[in-house]
Amino acid sequence: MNIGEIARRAGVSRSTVSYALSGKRPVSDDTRRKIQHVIDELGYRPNASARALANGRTSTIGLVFPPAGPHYTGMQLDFIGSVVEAAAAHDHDVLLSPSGVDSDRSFQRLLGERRVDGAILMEIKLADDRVDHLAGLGFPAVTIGRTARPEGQWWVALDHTALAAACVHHLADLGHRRIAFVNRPERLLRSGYESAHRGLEGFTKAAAERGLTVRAYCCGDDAASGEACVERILRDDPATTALVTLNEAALGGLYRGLAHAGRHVPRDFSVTGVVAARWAETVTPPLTAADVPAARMGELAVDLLIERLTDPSAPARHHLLTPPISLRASTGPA
Amino acid sequence: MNIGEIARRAGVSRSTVSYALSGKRPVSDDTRRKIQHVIDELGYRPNASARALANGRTSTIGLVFPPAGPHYTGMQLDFIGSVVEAAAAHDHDVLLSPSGVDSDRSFQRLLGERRVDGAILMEIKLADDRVDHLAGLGFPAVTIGRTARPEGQWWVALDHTALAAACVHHLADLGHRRIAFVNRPERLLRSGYESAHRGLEGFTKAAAERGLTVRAYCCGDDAASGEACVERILRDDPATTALVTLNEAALGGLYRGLAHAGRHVPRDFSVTGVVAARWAETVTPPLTAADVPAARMGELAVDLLIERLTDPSAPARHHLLTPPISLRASTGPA
DNA sequence: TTGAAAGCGCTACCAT
DNA sequence: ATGGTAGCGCTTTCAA
Repeated sequence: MNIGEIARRAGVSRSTVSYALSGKRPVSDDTRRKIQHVIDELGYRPNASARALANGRTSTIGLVFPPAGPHYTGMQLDFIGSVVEAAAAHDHDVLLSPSGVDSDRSFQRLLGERRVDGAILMEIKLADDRVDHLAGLGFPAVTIGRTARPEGQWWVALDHTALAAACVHHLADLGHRRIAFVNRPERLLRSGYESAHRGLEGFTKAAAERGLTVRAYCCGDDAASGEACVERILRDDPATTALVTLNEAALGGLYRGLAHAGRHVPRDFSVTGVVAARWAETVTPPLTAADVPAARMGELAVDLLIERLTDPSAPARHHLLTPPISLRASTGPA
Repeated sequence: MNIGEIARRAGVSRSTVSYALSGKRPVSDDTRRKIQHVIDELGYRPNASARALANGRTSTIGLVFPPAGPHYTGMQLDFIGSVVEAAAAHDHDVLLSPSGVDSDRSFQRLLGERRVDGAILMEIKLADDRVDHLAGLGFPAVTIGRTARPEGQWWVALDHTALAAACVHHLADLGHRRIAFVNRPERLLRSGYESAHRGLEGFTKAAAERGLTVRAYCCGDDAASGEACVERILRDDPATTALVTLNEAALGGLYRGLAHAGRHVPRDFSVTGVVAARWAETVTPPLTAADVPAARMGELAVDLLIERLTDPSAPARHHLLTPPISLRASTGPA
């Protein structure tokens, strides 16, 4: 069944049906009713491909979320969920692409074949070839995270530098002098992963300001790595009394490592970092942390993209978020 | 730039370019080379909408994943990730739909507007109107999970009945006589959510066989609810020595509740259940559990769907999985 | 207020 | 081995 069939049954032309549907031209009440009646009766819905071909818009946005490693993190799940829901609120669908670099087939399909009107990119690197590629094309994109030079781009990001620094100050205020930093895996840091870099930078700078003794570690995105990382930390400097982490997936392992080493949190050892609230609350004691507002960020990203799609000449906008540290129970006096 | 442009520059007809691309008709090596050269030079990619309109296939599959509540669970993330990757391996894209019922706008768009060739449904209920709707339409779909009467349908599912029973037998073998069952939220159980029902059923039957004293609880999908649930369990029957859970998101809270009550796992209390391996390993001590092979299931679902799309007359197939219990460290003698 | 018809870019049938 | 062309189902301009 197609628009011609509807037109025939309603005794009008195809264009009239089209206009009745889009409202882009006045249609008499009588005609509209007749058409609507036929449509309801037959359960007609216009074919998306035909529509996209004719008017050049797919009403679909691409969500590019490369695997950060063997698995995905909980934060990514929150982003995906919120993006999909926010897009649905704007009557847009979301096409997923697991592309990590701009040469990925899936990435090429998305753009080259015009499957989407715009894209949201996750897992941004300071130097990101996907972002450069899209910017070069003038393709509407919004990133969750920002590159080294985000000027003139559309993005929503966390101020990882400030967040990591806030964690350091929180611990320093409590009297901690020897602190470790547990970063994401080395592979990510080396490939220029934004949060890993800016987080480390903020940590290092703040620690220097406060005159603290610090060590930074990379840690795999899983519990076993977290446990191993704590062992290393305590071996390298048994006098360490606190750690700051960005590594949500390793959190459970970090706690386990501390327990095995006989360090009670928060009595003997404080733990804090940048983690989504729902994960911070699954550990015991609950983690004092800067809560990543993942759901809100996904929503903001969609809103920005829709704005950009609606008005292609709109000037670039962005949101830099700095959520406060939520005091829970994992930090205490040194 | 379009196929006509390529044809013109290569000095051939549009159909020849089309056939050179699809390989559905022999093209002389010489012609093919000329065409390929122009394509490479211009970076041409055929427009997906036009192609879909002409041949009736979108090369896109829909993934319907309703939020199980305010948030998504980690298992869902694993499903999504593996589905997207498996689909990419078949050169298919994945369109996400957050629909819980067949009247959702997003669900209607997916099907009615023919945005996808087929669909994979998650979060199945024993009586699922989305599944019935699709079956009625003869629309190619594969479910992750199975309805009350899955005969003649395409699906991949866990044998929750057997899995919950295995947990009970494991505990009974260790000498536990008073066991609690921690299910998903009541809302899900009441709406006929498959795993909640079949899991409860398997638990109940096995407990009866072994003559155990049991109580079943519903529990919200978050740590706070898990903690509260344990309190209730120990209040209702302080002699309880073990629990079985399907609730991955509450796991951390369950552990915390036990710790607060002064019960040491596994010395004073055993915990087991059905949980994806990576979550089972984040708690301390690591959870002895039937590991949900989420990644494998997503892959199987895509393979089934592609098979069904390739050969519409293929007879319905399915995979019922019963992963073994992985012995970790959360269970011990009563 | 409505209709006719020319595309949108590609596929596949019918020719040659 | 290749070309011509009629659709696929919709939108939108041009006319009335």
